[in-house]
Amino acid sequence: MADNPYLAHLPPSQRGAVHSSSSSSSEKEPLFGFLPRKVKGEQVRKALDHQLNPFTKQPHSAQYRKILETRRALPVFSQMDDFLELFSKNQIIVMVGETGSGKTTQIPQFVTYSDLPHTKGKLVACTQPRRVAAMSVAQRVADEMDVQLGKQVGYSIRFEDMTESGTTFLKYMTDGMLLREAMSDTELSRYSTIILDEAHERTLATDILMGLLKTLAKRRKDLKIIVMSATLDAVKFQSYFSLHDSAAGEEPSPAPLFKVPGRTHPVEVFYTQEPEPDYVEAAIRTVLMIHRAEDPGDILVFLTGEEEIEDACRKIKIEADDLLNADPSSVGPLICVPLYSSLPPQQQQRIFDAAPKPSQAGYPPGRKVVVSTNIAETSLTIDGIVYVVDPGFSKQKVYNPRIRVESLLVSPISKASAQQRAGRAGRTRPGKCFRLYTEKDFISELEEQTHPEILRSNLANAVLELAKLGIKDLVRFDYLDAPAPETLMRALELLNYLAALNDEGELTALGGVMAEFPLDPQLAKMLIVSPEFKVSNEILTITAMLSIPNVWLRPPNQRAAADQAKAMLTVPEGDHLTLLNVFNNYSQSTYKDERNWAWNNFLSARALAQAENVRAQLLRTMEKYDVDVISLEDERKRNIGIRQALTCGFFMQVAHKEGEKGSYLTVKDNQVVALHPSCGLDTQPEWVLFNEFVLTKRPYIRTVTEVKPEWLLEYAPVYFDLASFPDGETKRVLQRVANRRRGTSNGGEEPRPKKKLKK
DNA sequence: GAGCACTGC
Repeated sequence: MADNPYLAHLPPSQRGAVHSSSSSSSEKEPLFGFLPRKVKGEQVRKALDHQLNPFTKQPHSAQYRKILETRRALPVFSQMDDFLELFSKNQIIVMVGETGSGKTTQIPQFVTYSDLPHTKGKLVACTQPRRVAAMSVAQRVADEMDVQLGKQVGYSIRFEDMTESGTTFLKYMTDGMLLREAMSDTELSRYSTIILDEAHERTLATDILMGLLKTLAKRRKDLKIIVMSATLDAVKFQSYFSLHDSAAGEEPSPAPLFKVPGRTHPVEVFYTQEPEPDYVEAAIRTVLMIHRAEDPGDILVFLTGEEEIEDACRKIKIEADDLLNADPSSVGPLICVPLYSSLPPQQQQRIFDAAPKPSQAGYPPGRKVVVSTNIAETSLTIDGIVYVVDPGFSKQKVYNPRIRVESLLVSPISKASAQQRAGRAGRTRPGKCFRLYTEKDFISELEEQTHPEILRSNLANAVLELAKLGIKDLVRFDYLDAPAPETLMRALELLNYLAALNDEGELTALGGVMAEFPLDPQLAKMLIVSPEFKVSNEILTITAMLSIPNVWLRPPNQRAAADQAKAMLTVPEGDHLTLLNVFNNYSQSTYKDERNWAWNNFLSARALAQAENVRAQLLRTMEKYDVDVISLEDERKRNIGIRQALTCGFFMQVAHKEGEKGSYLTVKDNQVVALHPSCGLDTQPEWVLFNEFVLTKRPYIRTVTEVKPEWLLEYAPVYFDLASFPDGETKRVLQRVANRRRGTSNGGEEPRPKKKLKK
């Protein structure tokens, strides 16, 4: 038995157990003869058919055998031998599997059988861009492997670690979670194989992980990596992960590709003859055309946002009712369901409702129309969709590093996105996709791929993470797509002003702690310094409230009541203090009926519950890094302390009032901005600090608090170094303040021009 | 006198 290689890889404490069970015959040991990473398909199939579960040593259940039959029908299942051979021979594999191939559930299991992570005390990880996916896939795989979720198979997402240390060997997790783990263990030493799933989505976290894993693979020859993606991107991933031994003078050879066909139904694609001037109107017209003329089957329409969707739903409903009333014997009833993320979960569930029944026996069946944002393109799948209407637009985030602003723009989608949308029509049977643009435009105008997030975002957070990951030269990091140098410079500049990076671009001790918080750098900085102002308890709450979506509800038919409720909670010194007040009132109300309190005050109970969760998580991190949680008794002093702490994080987001008309200029950038109408300040203070710059109909600053110019000079002396300050009214005012602080009239500077402020 | 594509830590 000693030469049983399976035993050789078991820790000594476990050898006895296997020994006794396998001593009589190999029949009792499902993994008998398995050599890690040399396992063949035939062996795995035998183990799958074995009466004992190799991981629990329990007999397989009836449910297991039933599921196994459905697994055998998956396209990826029939290619198990090829996969295992490729896995045995290579460190990095790129895998392409179209929808319905079964890759997300099966590949990690194949890897587990080959890798035998449990024999080495390691794990196989499979990353997902979204939490729900990580949770639901883990549950499915636990069922397939006939184990309890959270034991051998688990998942790890923010706020929930469903794994058991020492037991779990296959873990589904969000990409962000693996990135966090990498910050404390840059070797990712717990893992034997890492599978990046949905890599084609190119989330910021996946992109950074790819860069990290590419270099890590050179140091850790025992680590295997599988990058799983949709078809179009495979070549790019293959060449990025090409193996080359430059010392041997070899030509780089692309990483091997493993390809599995999908299992979907054909979708017929139609284009318009001419471009459509109004895509919303065209989409409505197309829906009604399908409803009148096409066979039964539900319709999915892609639009760009909440307002557009609600509007389209209303119009479709009116028109469809007219059709039904005019001729109930030839047109069926229609229901129209909106879908977007800010919709309460209960209403989101309506997309799974069945289509309405015929209005009378023998009359045409009803039809369901789902009008959705991009959420139905990736995050949610609706079975029974036969028709897709694709106007070709979506709202996309763009980042302008020059003015440091992220904004949302309605933009044409990519070919990849259009293909994904069309595919939504063929999940249950052959379908049709109506593209509301010409074939010529599809071919020549649409980009191949949507720009990856790393090219469209503010990278302050990512750069801090990379620094924490030990990446020395952030500009020359091996990105799959390198961000614009200006975006990186902006991030480095911000982190340097926040003292997270020193002048050499190295991570400071403060920066190291900042990176530990799942927050934007400004928020992390403010939270960490807040004990100096004895208000960290309050800043903790404000930070949590700023990390969640908008809490204020404003139903269209109850605007006045909502505004009145908001006024009751408003603190005139600033919106940040208002947020604090809201949360405190909410927590005090929890012993009663919190949902009711939130509801009565036109606040989102869901968002407030989220804030509570975030607050608890941040509190744990504070405790871990000895950031004291303290508070001031005196309300006046406390509010000043809070505003001072805010200044320490957000001194780069300050605006100065120009004239009396209520127009503000952002400091240094000199952008003309206005206070957002949601702002609760009762006056227009000379200096304000803002959480957000939003570019909608006009440039607005949102979530605003009054600050004192003395604080800017005192808490951010480097940023407010007047010698390097752009000339203008703001500088002159600051200069006066500086002079006053020094107790001199003009502190040795040139005499300032005696210019009177007009108006 | 406005808005909130979608994720993630």
